[in-house]
Amino acid sequence: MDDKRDRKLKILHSIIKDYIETAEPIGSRTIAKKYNLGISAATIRNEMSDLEEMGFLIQPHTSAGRIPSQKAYRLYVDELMKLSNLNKNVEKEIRQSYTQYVEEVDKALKHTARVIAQLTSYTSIVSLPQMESLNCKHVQLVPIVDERVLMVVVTKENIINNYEIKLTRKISDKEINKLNNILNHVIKGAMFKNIGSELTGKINDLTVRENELLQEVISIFKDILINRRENLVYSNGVTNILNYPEFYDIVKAKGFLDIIEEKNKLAEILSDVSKNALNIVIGTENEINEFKDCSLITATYRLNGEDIGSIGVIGPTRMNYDYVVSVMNFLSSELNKQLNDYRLEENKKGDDIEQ
Amino acid sequence: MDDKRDRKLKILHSIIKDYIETAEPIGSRTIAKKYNLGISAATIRNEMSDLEEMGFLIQPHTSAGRIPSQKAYRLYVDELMKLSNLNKNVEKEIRQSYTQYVEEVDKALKHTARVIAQLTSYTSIVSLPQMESLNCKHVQLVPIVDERVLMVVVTKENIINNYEIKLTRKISDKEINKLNNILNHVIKGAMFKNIGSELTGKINDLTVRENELLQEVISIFKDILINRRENLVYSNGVTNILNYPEFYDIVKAKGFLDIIEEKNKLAEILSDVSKNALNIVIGTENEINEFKDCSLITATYRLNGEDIGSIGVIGPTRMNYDYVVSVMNFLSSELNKQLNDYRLEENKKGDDIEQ
DNA sequence: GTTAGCACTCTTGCTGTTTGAGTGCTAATC
DNA sequence: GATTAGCACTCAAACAGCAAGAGTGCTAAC
Repeated sequence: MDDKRDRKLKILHSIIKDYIETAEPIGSRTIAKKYNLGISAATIRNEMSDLEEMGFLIQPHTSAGRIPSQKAYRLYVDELMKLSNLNKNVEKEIRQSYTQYVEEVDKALKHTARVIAQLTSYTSIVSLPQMESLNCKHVQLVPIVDERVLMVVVTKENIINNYEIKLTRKISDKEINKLNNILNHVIKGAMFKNIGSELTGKINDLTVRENELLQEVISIFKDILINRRENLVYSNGVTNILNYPEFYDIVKAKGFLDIIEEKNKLAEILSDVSKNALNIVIGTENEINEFKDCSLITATYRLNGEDIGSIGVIGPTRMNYDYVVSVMNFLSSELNKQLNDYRLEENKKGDDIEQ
Repeated sequence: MDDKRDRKLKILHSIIKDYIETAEPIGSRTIAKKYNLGISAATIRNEMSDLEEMGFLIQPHTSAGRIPSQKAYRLYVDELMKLSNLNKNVEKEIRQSYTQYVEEVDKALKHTARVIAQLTSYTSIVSLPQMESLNCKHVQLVPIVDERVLMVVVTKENIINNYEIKLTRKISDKEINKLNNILNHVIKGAMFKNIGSELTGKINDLTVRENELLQEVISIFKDILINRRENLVYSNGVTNILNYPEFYDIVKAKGFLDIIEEKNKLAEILSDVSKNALNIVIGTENEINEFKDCSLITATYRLNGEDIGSIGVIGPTRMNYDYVVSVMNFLSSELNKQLNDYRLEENKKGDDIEQ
């Protein structure tokens, strides 16, 4: 009985592989000729008929061959596909390319987006770490003019962000210094999302004026975490999708491109999806309508043992799953290794000094 | 004799207007019916034949109507088109919308890009001010970790930029302070591109170590001006182009989109083109091959009486020139007014304080 | 100089036909 | 009983032929 299932799967496997490559419906005779399965076209025909009944194949019209259904792709990624390693030289090259970006997390991520798009010829998206779940290491306010101040924020992971902010009134250098001291004294090591509560009630010796300023800075902090989520996602290879026949239709292409432009939406998608180390969302499993002919493969990346963002790739449902998954596996592990190794060393250095 | 030329121009004008609207070749009968020129189709036919001979019209094939040539568009923008004001309410709305962005030049520009794309339904591009031709008001180095430093640069126009840089070795707070003092003492008011020469030979009382650091900062300064030109151009409405039939061809669309992604190339185009307050480049007048079916309309913007960047819009050659030029005129003058008025006031404030 | 009229051209859309890839069913074979 | 060869059938895609229609250029009349 298992033999039977086995043969069906073999045929299905062949059809999926062929369709991924050619994007054309495939018929029994072609399979028989192209893939030496040791059975005749007629037999394959019968099996294909079964597979269609079972929901794995779709016939666009009677006289065409068949194409894999979404269910088939699901089965394929869950059970059939065989992952392989990348070319050793490519791996080595990528590994080396990271060295020049590893110091700055955002650059490393941008680079990752570029590499994904280049390797896969699909569209890559990468979410930046969400500040709120990171720990603050250092804050510095830099006066610009009048009430305008640049707030430099460094996380424990040495991610540097800076925000131009505007207070309600002018602030003196002395006040800035005091604020900087207070902030760094109390905030150090706190998670960004807790900064408000960490500060409340702990500061006593402030003038009214100083307290006002502090409150203002705190509220700006919150505002930044909640509202200023712009540029939270990098993408690369956006127009790659136009190379695939399923997007020759200009309306579909525009729909796709427009969503990719909407970084906020992408951020949402990525955070929804990134539960597992590696996640595959096929076709209509995507909540976004414009992605219903696409598949999304994501992987998370970590800093200090915690998942803080995702890298992903979007291509047509007829995607080269084995290869893409291999790529994503390699890249996410490489990214994690590079980021964490570098930061471990940095922290060690830091500890040495503090002692 | 002028009468004759006049009639030809009237006919040409009608054809251009019609084609801009419909994107369809237009025939003599249609013109006679649609535009009351008081002459018969046959006469128009003869005139059209002349116009074609003169290079203003093109006939895709014998049985089709005619379409305007690039030469015709050139004539149109140079002599025929009539500019009009925007709707007063729209103008007012736009004017008000600037108030929330005017403090930060880059936000104001991003906003401008958005408004252009929205008003015109074409693709907008906007170049950021080139630092090298601006004057430095303030530099501040902020220590991050070890040899990593954030360099905050404020221009006379209150444009704030910041760059993460990496020195060859660790720098102490004391050294940073000294550097900050030196830099601000000597650099103040200098043009960025002259900063190197301004500093040379003027500083004497430095230790070897301090001098090394200073040299390093200067060379980084140069590097930033020359090499770190990323993000020098904002674009908006990128996919708008897909709404126009001339870009239904996926290959052309991809070509266009890819160029828009290449911000460096766009920066080059904009700086090549922005000689005049308002510039119109039609079709193959564009140097870029991918833009040969496009027209580019740019305007410069100023700060302190000097042109420091451009705003532009790209659409199909069959572009609604009168409207787009009106929009660009209004927006560039509005942008200039807002930026400069705000900064004048700011500077006045600054002067008051310095006295 | 202008225009009506007409023959001519060429695209577009429609229709029917052919071709071929592919199927499902049946009967013969292993 | 499973497999396969054979055959009739289906249907999209490609092609040819045809009519319609938009547009032209030319000529002759106004």
